[in-house]
Amino acid sequence: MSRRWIAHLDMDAFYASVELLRYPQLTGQPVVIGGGRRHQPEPQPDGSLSFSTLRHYAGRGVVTTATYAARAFGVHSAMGLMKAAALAPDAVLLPTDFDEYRRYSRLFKAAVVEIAPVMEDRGIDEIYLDLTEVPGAQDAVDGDPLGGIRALGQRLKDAVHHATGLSCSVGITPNKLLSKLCSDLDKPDGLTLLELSGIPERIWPLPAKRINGIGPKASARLEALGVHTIGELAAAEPEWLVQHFGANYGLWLHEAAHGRDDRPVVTYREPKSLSRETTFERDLHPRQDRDALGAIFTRLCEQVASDLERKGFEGRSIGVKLRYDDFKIVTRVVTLPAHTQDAATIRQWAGRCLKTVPLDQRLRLIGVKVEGLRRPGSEPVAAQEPAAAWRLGESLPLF
DNA sequence: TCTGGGGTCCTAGGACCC
DNA sequence: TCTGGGGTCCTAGGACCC
Repeated sequence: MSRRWIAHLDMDAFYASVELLRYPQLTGQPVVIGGGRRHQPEPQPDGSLSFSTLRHYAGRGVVTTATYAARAFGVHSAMGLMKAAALAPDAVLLPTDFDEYRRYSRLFKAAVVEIAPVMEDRGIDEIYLDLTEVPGAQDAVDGDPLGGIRALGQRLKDAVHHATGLSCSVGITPNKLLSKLCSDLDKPDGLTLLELSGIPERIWPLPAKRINGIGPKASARLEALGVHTIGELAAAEPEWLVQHFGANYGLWLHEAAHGRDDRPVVTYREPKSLSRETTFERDLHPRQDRDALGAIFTRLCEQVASDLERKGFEGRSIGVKLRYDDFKIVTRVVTLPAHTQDAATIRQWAGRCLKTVPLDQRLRLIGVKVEGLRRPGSEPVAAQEPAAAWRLGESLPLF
């Protein structure tokens, strides 16, 4: 009988680290990734490169990633670049280059699946792995029952470094929830192993918000209730949590605090929606800036349509999203009688959605979304000829 | 000079059906 | 004058994640 071992592997300061491979002269310096293309390094007559710094940044960008040297100034992901500039004016600012990060993402994932083929993609820079059946995972080494799994974790890290030149942090535990927590415990370049018996010592002292799924809102409510650490959350009565957070979330909080999680590693998921949105350089008024807004709106529809075609989907619901200058968000969605992939159709229905929304306030963002995706040609059972549907369903409800 | 862009999942109410 | 218990689909908003 084999013990379940799940790894969470998280690349260290991923975007920034990829940029440092390209510009090794920046190693050790505070570097921030974010903003638009305007901050491309410029070649100088003497052959060197001139980098932008945060000092003169003006705009609405946010920090995507910061090097550890920049983090020492208090800069972190999702912080506005203006605020980051106030904290670290001399930090180098580099534009995001998603194509390059995707290339490195493919490289590290390809290296990992050579060793551990059961991989769940959690974005460009992190993955879960089910190591249970990987040869050697269950072996003892020199009398150490965890020797095999520890060696496997090190092999994964070595493979990532060999394939990319980059470091990562790995947590290995019996489930995804704990592994995610553990990959963060020894960053950068960490390898953390935890058995269930280690939960009180290693997990319970951590702040509750470190749990994946406890965000700013839930964390603030817990604080207000006097619950700060995961241990305090674990000590709370489930009934009490249910009272304050609802049956679903309340019970989940209790399970999570005790490190219980039986979610499988899911190797593939069909996408459910596809969207494009953009924040304007300055807030636009629905009437005064009607033409500019219309052009942007049409372009977003065309981009969504081309994304659908390129990825091989069509969708049945068309939605819009507006963010007003006061950051309030409204959404509208309408479901069509048939699936579509067509830019003009998307534009038409998105336009109708837009007409049902208050337009007397300046806008900061607009977005277009398509939901209810399917692969073209895959007729749902209900739309097929009745006899065929009956055969497929064997016997439909008797009503 | 606050606060990007792309997603998932949950809740809750109403329409509609049997 | 009013009476039920499902089920599904649709829509809007919100929390959360990377």
